[in-house]
Amino acid sequence: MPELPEVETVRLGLRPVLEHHRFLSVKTRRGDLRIPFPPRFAARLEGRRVNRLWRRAKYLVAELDSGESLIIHLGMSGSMSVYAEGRDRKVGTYYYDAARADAGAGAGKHDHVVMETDAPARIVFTDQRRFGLMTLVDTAQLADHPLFKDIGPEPLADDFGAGLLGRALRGKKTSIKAALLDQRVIAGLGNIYACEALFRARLSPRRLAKNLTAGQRAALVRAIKTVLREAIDAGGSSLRDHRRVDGGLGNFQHRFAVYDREGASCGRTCGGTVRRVVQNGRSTFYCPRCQK
DNA sequence: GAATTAACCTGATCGC
DNA sequence: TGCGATCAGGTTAATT
Repeated sequence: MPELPEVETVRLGLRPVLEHHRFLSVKTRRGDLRIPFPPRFAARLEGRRVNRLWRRAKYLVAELDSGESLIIHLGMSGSMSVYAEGRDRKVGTYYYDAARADAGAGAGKHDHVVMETDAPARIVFTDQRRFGLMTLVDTAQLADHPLFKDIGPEPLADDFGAGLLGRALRGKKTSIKAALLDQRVIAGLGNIYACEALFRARLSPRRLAKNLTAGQRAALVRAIKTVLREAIDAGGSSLRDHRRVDGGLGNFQHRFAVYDREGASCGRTCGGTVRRVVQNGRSTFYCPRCQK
């Protein structure tokens, strides 16, 4: 499910109830997600204050006042829901519906972690496929941690440009589509935004990564940045699982040019038809007429 | 070492 | 209505 824009949408929603707040209680309702919870997971969170909530690739990082950081990944189907404890309480820039904050919130079959903070708010992590994870890492060791050490550049960072992308793609013998999905090449892109960015850059997903010209790399960088920014502004894309923390849907799925549009006519005037092919086991959607 | 495939898990959908 | 096959936004161990 969640690619960079969806994770960023979740971060913006969680921030008012997490950043500068303390965990009052944390409950895990099973022993593991994709990986086991670390020893004393709940005890290491309870009473701790979140100094900062940031994002790296598709990971959320809550920096604690204990020197540890809570790492969250939503996998394919993970979502975070926020429930207020007070009626019509305004938390940051978000209003939460008090009716949703009943005792049953967090008791669903796939609700795996329930956290209470002093915002006050209840935060529920739900993930039916359990490809997500939560763990704790020493903040000082974060950059060297196995989950983080090989992650490539952040596409929305100011210094991400054609030069950085060129270095990342140098010598890559795989397709540009597969390269964009490789988190070591670029952080945060998934199947949707890789397809959409290639469409905007008018580049065929089947082109070899190492063969892009400087001009094509520059066009691809622009396409990646604009599609990600537009998606974040729209609250991400909701296909089946992605929800904003208040339960609302993202809107960007209505703006897909090619993703999941096999057989539809290309939105450009080229007269082409969107095609689906499988690359590295994943569906790729593109217009063979105007993506070269 | 790089690239590709298979596996992890659950649920929705489609064709028969 | 039921059943099996297929597919899904991600990551990574195993294999080529």
